[in-house]
Amino acid sequence: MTVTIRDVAKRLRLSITTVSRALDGYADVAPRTRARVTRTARAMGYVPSRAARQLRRQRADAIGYVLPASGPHFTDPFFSEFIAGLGDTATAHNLDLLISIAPPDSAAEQRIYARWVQARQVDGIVLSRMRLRDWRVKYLAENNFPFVAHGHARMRVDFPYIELDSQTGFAQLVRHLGARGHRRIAYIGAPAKFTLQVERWAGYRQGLAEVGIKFDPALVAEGDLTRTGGYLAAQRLLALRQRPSAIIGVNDLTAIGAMRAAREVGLVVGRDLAIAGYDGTDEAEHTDPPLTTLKQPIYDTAQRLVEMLLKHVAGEPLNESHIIWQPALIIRASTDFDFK
Amino acid sequence: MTVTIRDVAKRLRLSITTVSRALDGYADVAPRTRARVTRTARAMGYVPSRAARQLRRQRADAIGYVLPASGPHFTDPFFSEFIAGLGDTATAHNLDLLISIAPPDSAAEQRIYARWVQARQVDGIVLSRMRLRDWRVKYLAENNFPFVAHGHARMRVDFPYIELDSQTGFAQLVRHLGARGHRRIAYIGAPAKFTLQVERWAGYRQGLAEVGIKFDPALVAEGDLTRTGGYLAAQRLLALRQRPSAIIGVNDLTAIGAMRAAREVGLVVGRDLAIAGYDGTDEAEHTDPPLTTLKQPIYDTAQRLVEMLLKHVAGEPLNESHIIWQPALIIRASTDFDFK
DNA sequence: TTGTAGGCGTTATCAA
DNA sequence: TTGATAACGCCTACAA
Repeated sequence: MTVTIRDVAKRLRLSITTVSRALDGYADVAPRTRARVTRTARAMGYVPSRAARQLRRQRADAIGYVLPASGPHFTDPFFSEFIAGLGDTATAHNLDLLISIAPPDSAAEQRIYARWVQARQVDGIVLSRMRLRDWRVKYLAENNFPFVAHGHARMRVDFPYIELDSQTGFAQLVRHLGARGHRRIAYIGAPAKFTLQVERWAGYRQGLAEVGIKFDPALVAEGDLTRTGGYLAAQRLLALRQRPSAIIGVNDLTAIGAMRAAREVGLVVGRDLAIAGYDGTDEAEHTDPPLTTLKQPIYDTAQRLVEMLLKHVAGEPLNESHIIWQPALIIRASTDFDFK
Repeated sequence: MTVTIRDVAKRLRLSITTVSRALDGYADVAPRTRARVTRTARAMGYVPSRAARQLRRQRADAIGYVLPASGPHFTDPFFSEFIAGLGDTATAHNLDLLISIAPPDSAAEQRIYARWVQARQVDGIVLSRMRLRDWRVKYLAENNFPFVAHGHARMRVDFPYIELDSQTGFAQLVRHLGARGHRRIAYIGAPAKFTLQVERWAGYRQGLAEVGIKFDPALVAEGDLTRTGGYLAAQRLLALRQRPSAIIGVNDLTAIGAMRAAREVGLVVGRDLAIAGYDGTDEAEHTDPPLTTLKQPIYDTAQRLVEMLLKHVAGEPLNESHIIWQPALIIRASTDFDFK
């Protein structure tokens, strides 16, 4: 069947040990021997069994990531790009990437993490879409299991993360809208348990304060980070007697859903109504009109997270364990006009 | 550290063997014993080591899927949904899903498959975005490695797949456009090595013939299945002296890019120009105007593929190994108007 | 510089 | 009904 190290050794009339060491680059192997081993192993198509190696070395050479699916039609481009970053980086380090899917805070989610941790199936885990009080953080920390996160949690546990300063970003966005003449700026958020919601919301409030707009609770709606969620929430906002002249979506998908709602009631986005989002994925560039957004470096974040995780797993110190990046405000036609 | 079967056995003063069999549901275990074992194992948080089990059983309990990334900004919603389907189904069967990323026909792609096959890291592989002559099919078949595919290849090798009858679908779409008065119907395709291109192209040609439109090579452009590819290709088409009144994109992203190009030259999609795509992801529902598309059941396809793969791995016969589904033509505002 | 041997945690075979 | 034992394929002290 498949060729094992034993087959290679037999063919060369060497011991398994020597073959193993030759391939792993140990110094105490005669150059000639090493050459023979390398050549033969390749010729025979030998690849070490991952399972055997894992068992022996007690590590998996794999990292895990659980996608926060919100249903069967899960098409957030944020995550495509995030996974691309994780996958590329994992492959570059000769690691496997294990992916599972589970709705946030579901029983399925718990089972997945438990399995990965207990069965030692992965060496470390990447978390995203953090919650303020995140059971995953507690669980992994208690089990002493290496993990890194995209965003932080509000807990006593310290862990490495990369986060975007969304608060500053959203405040900047509100200032931009204020400068363009908007006074009724609405906000479509996400469930309050998510860290991203709390921070972006804070940015929204901060921005309002900075431009001297009184906060109006009627202009706030909650979505679920999907296009449809944004669509439904925007429908309500646009049905108000005093409707907003600008809508900020907590992410691009929410904003894209809102754009659709606006069109359906006959409003021209970029003239009658301003709409902006957050994430800066490709999709936001191709909407009509192109969507103003706060762009975050998704791919780079994923890449960097994997690298941090690897160091963490190896027990090496991280020179930076709390990285904070600024999102870039990209002003496009959806808000690039003066209101009134 | 982590609790092994040995710990459980010791605690219960039983042999490892008995514990193992009790947990695996063998019949020759006293009910009382099994109860004790189950309870204690759970209480101690015992989870079998995946690596040890793999080594012993000689299977990985994992399946693999390589994402055909086309760069760092990889955000095709098709694949989000596809992965969601794979992941959910894998989890439901207590399987791991291994994901890697590589551009089609790259050296990286070859390395990934070689590693998975040789190191027996996965029990089977799901292929997608098939090519007419697909080295993966050849390689996996030669190595007797189980795989299933989304779409087929034009090769002598027989393998299980699910495919969409895109040809019929696209022909239907062209007829729809013809019925609405279009005579200059353009097509933005993908590189010819992909099976999907050849089939959708054939559907386009078939449709033209059916409605009696003479094929005009000037109305054909090639994209790369991304929004930007569609955008650039459409720019060229729309710059023609005799520009098309309708554009068909080989997939939704291509069509979405084309919509943007149309807007930039001042054309109103859904009035001056018809545009349609293929895939039927959420994104196409929220464009302006909503995009006519051929919807394929992405999630269900992924789910079914995993189930087929499992049977295949287990050596069970598949009652259907070549499944062909029809995409559904969803007519939306982007084409739902009479031209001229 | 090379080889011997033990064990990583399971499961399967065989015996008791 | 239970237990002792031998692998699965690899790595690594330690011995030669």
